[in-house]
Amino acid sequence: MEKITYPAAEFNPRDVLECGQIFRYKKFEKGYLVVSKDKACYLYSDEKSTYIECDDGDYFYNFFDLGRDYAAIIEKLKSFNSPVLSTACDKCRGLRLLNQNPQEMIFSFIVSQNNNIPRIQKSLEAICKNLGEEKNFAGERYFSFPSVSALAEKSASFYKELGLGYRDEYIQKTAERLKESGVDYLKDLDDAALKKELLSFRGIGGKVADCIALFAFKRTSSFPVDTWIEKLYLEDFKGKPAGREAISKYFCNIFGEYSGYAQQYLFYAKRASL
DNA sequence: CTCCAGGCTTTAG
DNA sequence: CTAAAGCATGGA
Repeated sequence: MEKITYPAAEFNPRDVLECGQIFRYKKFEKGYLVVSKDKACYLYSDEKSTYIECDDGDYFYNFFDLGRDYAAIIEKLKSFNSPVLSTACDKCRGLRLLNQNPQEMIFSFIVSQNNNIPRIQKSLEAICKNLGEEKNFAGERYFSFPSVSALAEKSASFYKELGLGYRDEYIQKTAERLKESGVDYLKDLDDAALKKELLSFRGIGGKVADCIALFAFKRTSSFPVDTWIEKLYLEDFKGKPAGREAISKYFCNIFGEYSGYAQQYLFYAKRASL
């Protein structure tokens, strides 16, 4: 068992996990069990520090993006002189953008469309329980995220029976296609080509493509716009009603390469009404 | 009962 | 091109 210690100021378990970028975690009295791909760790904190206990320290050091200076990122975000964003940064200071497994993100955000977070979590848990491998970490049972070939072997009706609703064929068709092409080629595409490629999948539209680009491939010039960001745009940025693509472009023009970071602080602060 | 959830696809105008 | 209906499911 390895243990990583990191200053709590820029690494808060609740901020990192409950800001909507990850769905597979379980809350305990003192901390969280966090699951990614086929690995798990236990995450908790006290006044001074946040602690990661795991069997693969290198994996989770990268997963939690611990090599990046988030104090500097917050400073940069504040330099845009947006009172709404600056307030969000202050309230979600412990947030970080995770480096998550691409294929897990692709399927997770397909499931997320027109859906609420508790049910997204339930759906993903059902997929993992049925198609993933059973694992054990410190006495806790969990399931790995299934491979694309395991996902591709099941029919659409299987996913409907798991409670995924009309997204059943999106999952099945995407799995089928990724089984043929693999997932790795996506990371070599530039931002524009990646988004175009993602949009060619059934069930992936603009918002989900932006989430995948940001959360799976760290394309921080992406700014996903969902119902909450739309609400924020209208209420807090006094924007006029517009399409989501236009709203995304509006924010990207302001924040540039920092769009993805700005989006997370704004989204979390708005949704959690912090 | 209706409305909404980190929307997308299809169809109509 | 933009606008709106239809789509499963469950929680508020």
